Amino acid sequence: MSRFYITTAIPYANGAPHIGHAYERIATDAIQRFMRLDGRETLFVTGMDEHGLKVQQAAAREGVTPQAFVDKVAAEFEAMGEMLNARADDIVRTTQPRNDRASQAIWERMAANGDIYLSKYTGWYSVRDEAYFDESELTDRPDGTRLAPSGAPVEWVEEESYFFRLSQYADKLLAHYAAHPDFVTPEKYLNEIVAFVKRGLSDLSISRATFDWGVPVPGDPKHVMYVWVDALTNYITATGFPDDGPKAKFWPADAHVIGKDITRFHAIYWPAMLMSAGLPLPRQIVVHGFLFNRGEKMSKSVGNVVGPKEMVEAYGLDPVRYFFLREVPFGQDGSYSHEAIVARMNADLANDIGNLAQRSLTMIARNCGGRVPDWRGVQPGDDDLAMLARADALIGEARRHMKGFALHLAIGAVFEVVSGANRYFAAAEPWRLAKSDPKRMGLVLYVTVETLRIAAILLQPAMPGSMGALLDLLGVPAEARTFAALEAGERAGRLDAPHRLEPGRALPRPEPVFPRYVEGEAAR
RNA sequence: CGCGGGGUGGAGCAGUCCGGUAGCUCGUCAGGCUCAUAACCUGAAGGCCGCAGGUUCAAAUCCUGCCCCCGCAACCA
Repeated sequence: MSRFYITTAIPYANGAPHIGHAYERIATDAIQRFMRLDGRETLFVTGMDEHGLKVQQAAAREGVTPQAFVDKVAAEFEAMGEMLNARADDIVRTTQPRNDRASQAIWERMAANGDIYLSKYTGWYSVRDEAYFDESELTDRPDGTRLAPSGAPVEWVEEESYFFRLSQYADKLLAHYAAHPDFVTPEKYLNEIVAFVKRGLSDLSISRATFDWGVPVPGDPKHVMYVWVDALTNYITATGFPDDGPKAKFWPADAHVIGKDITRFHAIYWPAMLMSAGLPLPRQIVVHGFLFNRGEKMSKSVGNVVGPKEMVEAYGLDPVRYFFLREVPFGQDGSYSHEAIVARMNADLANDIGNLAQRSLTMIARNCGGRVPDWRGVQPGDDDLAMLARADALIGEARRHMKGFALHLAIGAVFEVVSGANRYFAAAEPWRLAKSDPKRMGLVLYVTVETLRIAAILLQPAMPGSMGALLDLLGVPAEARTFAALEAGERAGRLDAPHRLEPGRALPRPEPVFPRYVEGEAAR
């Protein structure tokens, strides 16, 4: 069985989870579910970036230890994962001993390769940005202090620091990008990275001696690793590195799902570190966009901050998952608003797929004794077979789209077939056939619910809960819900294709899967 | 000259790489149907594709210039 290892970026543990974190978790979860349903052995890992001066300071402000502070934030993120039905297989926290070991092992390998040296770093440092700035980037204030481009104050720092010879890796990185044009996707981010690397790379300061909330540098405990070293390492920690444990087979990762702001760390620093350590590189860096509220950045001052929890409470979990995955072209920035979410959930979920299920299942309950209709002995027409053929073709389309992580297109393709099924249903007029030709009515209903079965199986990654409920209504056994049950093979587009709903099977009483959202009423 | 994204019917978008009748969703209007979650189906109205030049038999699409909006300086995904 082929394996698939996917990660989210690890959130920095200095604040509560927000929509962006939720979006990344949902998208990663959906990709992972798709691969698992498609028969791959998946590992889905997230983590927490818990070291660094900002955490130390935030903890001090609240009068708690850094560990206590970070435990609280980690618990919030874990709760978010549960709430979103997007639980990861593992959560690597950079404060865990296993991550110390992995980080130190990587460090030692890099050092053994001659890529780490001790030197002195001097420059203007912004604590808030956790970054050094060039003189030219700073603005002077009348009182003599200086500000970073972010507006954060900077201070002159001179400290001993270990450096990583990143400069030695520019050519190797460029060669890797050239050999693996999909190493960073979408392409535009790869282009940015290539342009950046071509300008030349300077060595990277990778340790700090001015605070101690971090992973000790091997052989020089005065220093702790600069946050990104132990943070990026989390991805390989999850596979048991440096030990050859049961999960070691998952490295290299197939996909690191990240936000567009941290492409540089993942597409340059991380692969260079791995090259230096003699370890295989992840296959792909998958970059998603940012989410904006009505096109505006979320901002406390504008007052348009909506937390993941509030959103799920207002609309329900699966409508929220669906909205983000369908509405936002994966890889691009997206925008959300109450109106847009309601439009999606009503038009697509309630009216399109929900209502199709309701109208067909209700007819089956009333006219077919609540059993999957038996089509045997009825001659199907071209329209019936065409409907089935379209549905059978979906798995191929979905796989094609998912190769490029085009979640929105994969989902969109399913909904095109669903609306085609509504047209098919209306044209076939089974309610009229109930009186004139009950046998043909049964066939039309069968084709409809069979199309729904296929759609529901394919939509599970996006809406695991709701689609599970729909598959229950369709009488699909739990073991017949993977993509293997969509392989029609030679008999695609035919009634007697394998895995079809079993005629005569008793169905539960139909009930609506997706409620309409009506203004003024609480949606659940 | 910082970098990047974008300006297409009322709203949100696709199409732009590889020029050739301008498409989708929502909304609006009219009709149909009555199985269904006031849902579904059919049809219609509505756009000089930011502005100005250029190339071409032909430009939303290629070239040049200009105008406007928005991100990158966060709650960093």
